[in-house]
Amino acid sequence: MSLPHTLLGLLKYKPNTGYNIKTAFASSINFFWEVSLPQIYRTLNSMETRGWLDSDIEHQDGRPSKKIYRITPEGDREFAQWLEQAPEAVKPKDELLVKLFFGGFMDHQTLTGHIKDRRNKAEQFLKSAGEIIPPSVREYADKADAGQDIPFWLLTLDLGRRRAQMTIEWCDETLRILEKNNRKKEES
Amino acid sequence: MSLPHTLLGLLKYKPNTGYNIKTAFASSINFFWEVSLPQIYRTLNSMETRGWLDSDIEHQDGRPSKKIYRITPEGDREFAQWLEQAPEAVKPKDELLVKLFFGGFMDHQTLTGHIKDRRNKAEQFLKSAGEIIPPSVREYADKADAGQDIPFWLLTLDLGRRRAQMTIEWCDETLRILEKNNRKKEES
DNA sequence: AGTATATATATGCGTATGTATATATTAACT
DNA sequence: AGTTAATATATACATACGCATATATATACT
Repeated sequence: MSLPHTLLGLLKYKPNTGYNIKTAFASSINFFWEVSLPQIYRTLNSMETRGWLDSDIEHQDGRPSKKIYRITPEGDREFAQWLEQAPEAVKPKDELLVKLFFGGFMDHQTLTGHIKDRRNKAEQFLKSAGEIIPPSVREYADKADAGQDIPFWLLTLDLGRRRAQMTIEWCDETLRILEKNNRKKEES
Repeated sequence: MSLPHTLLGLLKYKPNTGYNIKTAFASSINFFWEVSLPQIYRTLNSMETRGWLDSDIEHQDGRPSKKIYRITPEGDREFAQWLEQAPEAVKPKDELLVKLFFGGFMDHQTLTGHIKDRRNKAEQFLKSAGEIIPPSVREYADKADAGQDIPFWLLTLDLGRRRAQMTIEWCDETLRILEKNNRKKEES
């Protein structure tokens, strides 16, 4: 459970609304942590109950009122303490791997189709990681007055890039082996 | 949601008990999908309610009775249909990346400590992937009469190996950059 | 002799999360 | 003129999942 702490981190840069935080996610953390808007609202709400956040309502003409959350001293302490703790291990849950595991029950075309899809997604990510993400990260950093943290953000992006590259290589090698095994099977 | 389908796949090899399926996980799918024992029991139960499984009780002297689940024709159809569907995208949720993202709020030692831990885990996995996993996979394949599926299982293992290798390289490069930036900061 | 581990199934409780839906207005597009 | 997207918050419902606990016995370890 670290969504609350992720939100604490973003609110440390500046007070913000749930809606705005969602757009902040979209241009940064979203690449390694997907969150929906209702989830953000619910979490902010429970964080306020726990005393980690305060909020002010800002009325607007025509638009719905904004609820601007601010981190409290308790929230600040909680965040600092969380950063110290050893991060939870990643729990990989990869449906493609399960299907490949049961590849013996599938026909060749369907299985290789799934793997080609994965390869395409990785390639698309590589493109956006090179062209789209870094500018949008810089844009968000400006908005949040967090320019000094860009180096850290680019390091997280670098892992995404390496992961995508690795995925492409694994897909190619896997497809090669599956084709080879399939030819053998058809011959016999 | 694909745990039910994963269980269907394992039960296609042969009827089995929840307890035994857990040990089957431990020597194969567990490397890319962690599941607890209560979760398996609960899922098997709901699958039986849905008509995907049947079960027989086998009484034993001294030991608790075994509940042996068997896949039904409905379960079989469900599994075949699931294999055809495009696999869900992986939703990465990596706490280390969040902490690195907020690296500006941490001291250098703590952050690099977290990254070194990640590197150690990847190295341990590489060792077990080379020495321990393949034999245990083969052992399970024998037990499940699934020798012909070993090639697929080794392909999933190969992704784990590549991921670990990539992780090590990223950790090394990240540590290098963090050290460099830290030296600059201390000089100024 | 006492403790831990393996075998075997299961419930309870709390949290996390996905999807759908409700509400309200403005701007932009077709 | 009508539809969609963007701005802004929130609830309802269902599923998934982690962790603790209950029960019962045999074996292995210290």
